[in-house]
Amino acid sequence: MKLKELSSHLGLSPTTVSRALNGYPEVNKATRERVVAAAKKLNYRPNARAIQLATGRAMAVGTLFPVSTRNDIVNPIFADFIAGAGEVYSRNDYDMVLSIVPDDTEEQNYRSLKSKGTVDGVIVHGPRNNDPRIAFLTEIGLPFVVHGRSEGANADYSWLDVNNLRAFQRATDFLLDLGHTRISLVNGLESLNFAIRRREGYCTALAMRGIGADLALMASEEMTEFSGFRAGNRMLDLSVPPTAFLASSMLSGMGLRRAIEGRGLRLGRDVSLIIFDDDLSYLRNGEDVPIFTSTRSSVREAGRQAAQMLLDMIADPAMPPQHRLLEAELIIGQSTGPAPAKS
Amino acid sequence: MKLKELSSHLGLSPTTVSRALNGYPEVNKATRERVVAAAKKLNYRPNARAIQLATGRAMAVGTLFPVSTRNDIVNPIFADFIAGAGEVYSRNDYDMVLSIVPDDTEEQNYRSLKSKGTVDGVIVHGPRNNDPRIAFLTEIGLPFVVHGRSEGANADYSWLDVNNLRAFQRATDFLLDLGHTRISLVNGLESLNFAIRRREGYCTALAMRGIGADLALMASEEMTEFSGFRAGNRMLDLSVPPTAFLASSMLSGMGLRRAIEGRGLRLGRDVSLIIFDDDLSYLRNGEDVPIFTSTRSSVREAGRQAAQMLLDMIADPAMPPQHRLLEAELIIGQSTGPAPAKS
DNA sequence: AATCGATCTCAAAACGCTTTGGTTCAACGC
DNA sequence: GCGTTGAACCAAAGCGTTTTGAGATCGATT
Repeated sequence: MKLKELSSHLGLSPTTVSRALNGYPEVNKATRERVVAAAKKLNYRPNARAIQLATGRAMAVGTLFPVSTRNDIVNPIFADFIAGAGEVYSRNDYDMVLSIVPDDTEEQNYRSLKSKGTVDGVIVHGPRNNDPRIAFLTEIGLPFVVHGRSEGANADYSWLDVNNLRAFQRATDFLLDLGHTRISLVNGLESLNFAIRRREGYCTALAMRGIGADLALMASEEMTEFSGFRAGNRMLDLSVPPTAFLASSMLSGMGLRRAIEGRGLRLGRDVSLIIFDDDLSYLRNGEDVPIFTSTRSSVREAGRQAAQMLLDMIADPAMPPQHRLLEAELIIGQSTGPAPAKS
Repeated sequence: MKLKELSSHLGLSPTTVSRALNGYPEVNKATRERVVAAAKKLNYRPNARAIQLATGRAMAVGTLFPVSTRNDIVNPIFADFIAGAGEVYSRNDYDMVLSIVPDDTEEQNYRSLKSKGTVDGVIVHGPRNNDPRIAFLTEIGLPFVVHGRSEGANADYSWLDVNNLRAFQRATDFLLDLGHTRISLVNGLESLNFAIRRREGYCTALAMRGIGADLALMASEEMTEFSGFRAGNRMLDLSVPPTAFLASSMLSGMGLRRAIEGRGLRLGRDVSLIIFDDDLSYLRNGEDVPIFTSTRSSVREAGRQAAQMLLDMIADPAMPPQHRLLEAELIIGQSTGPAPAKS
């Protein structure tokens, strides 16, 4: 069913039918109702390609998902972020175009996305400091929202981020308050901005109590269960092992738990652990009562908000860059307790 | 840079330039080279919308990702499947359009995807038996590949699946060979076809040794860490607890391990465990040496193959339905051992 | 009665490409 | 010398919409 068929069926011109369906004022109310009813009955749906060509809007938003060429790991928060963003897109009749690209060809891919007219805007994931994508997207004039932040960008840009610094500072403070002084940080890859900020929060909290950072207590790796396990074992093998851990994700936290319990130590009594919890739908931190003490911020909600920001920017390109900083909640679970008495 | 600009810049007609770029034979070699060089230099990229309108092909493939309206869980295998499929799509210059839709409005969404002309084909996830989507897509004539299978479909259709039955039968056999007789199955939701087949494999293996299935030893839930933990505790509380477990996913396996070790039992000695391992990139089963004994089949590879099947079908719509059954490997890890002697 | 606004409708151009059905020109065969 | 062929190119139609710029109708106003 195309517009022309529908209009001839109704004895009207395509123009009028189009206007009737798109809510233009200059069409008789009775006519409009007739048109709308017929469109519904005949299951008419305008061809998206034609609309896009005629209007110039793609009604689609892109997400370039970089897959590391080094280790081939897909970020596990991906699915939930997409799910959140997707909700918003569907509601606004936008499509989401996903491209999986090796992380070293991203620039080229953005360019082609723009000139092919596939999308009206994009969301940028996993920003590093001085991320070249930001300058590049600004230059080619493709609206974008960064999930995270990038230091060193000369121009302003839109971003949505979790207050990682504050979250880790609070978590560290919480452990310090419990009497822990040897606290280990099992961080994500510190080439990424979020991990840098987390370390800053951790170091700041320690410094404020006059505790120097001990490099032996800090790990920075891809956030998998296994890397958490490995880091945990390494730390616990130290001559003066930590009494508490900060883990950058649920998964590395689970690896840490395995390392800790594998030595017969009990979580929350012998060793404390706080994780950063993205509140992934398939990796919930317990049900009613949280297993891990955690700083929590839903990545799904982040997806929703980032998507909305992007749609707003597309709707009004003149809008100045928007920023949103989400705060993580500190949730007390069963994995923390007072520092064990010195033996 | 549009085609018309490029062609006038070259002193040629749009027709010739288009043909030159698209490899039609009726253009002089020298001219073609000149065109290609200019296109590259001027960074010409044809507008995808216009091509799509002119040719009728969308050069895009859709994935409707149903998010359960009940529990809002995003399937964790999602990201890896997409990553695999996306590789293939990019290589073939196809876009991947993702729609997150409540799982009860899927039909309507497929219809609109088709009539809007957004995509040339789709991949169907999470099929149930007698899945209405299969009949529906066949009816509207949108090429599709099912990831998984659906029993009770009257017509033939293309699918790609793991031999779940065989995998679980082998795993059960392996445990039986080790002397286990009380084996528990911690399965996924048995409304889905794959979970049904897994149970069949498990029951068949037991039956062949004359062991009846004990409903108390079978759980069927969403495959999360927590549900594994809960199921494990429930089973271990039985008056005659199982000595071995089969878990339908890495995550529920991790939950089981926690339940088992939480009681001071040792995995691989006191209790055996085999998991089904989708080989998720962020949830690897150990590094060099596998932690869990597992039946393994990479969902990323499944994504790659399903994508290729779909592209083949789009290229040749007359092609009969294709089927591919992937076998899972049985990998011996540290979580299995002989049944403990009766005490 | 003629003019004027409103109100409603429409024909045709535009979006940027592909494809159909040519045309032009040189080389070739007889 | 004339028709035929083939190579190389092109003008224009078409894809399915939106949008521009007018036209038609009709009651109200001069």
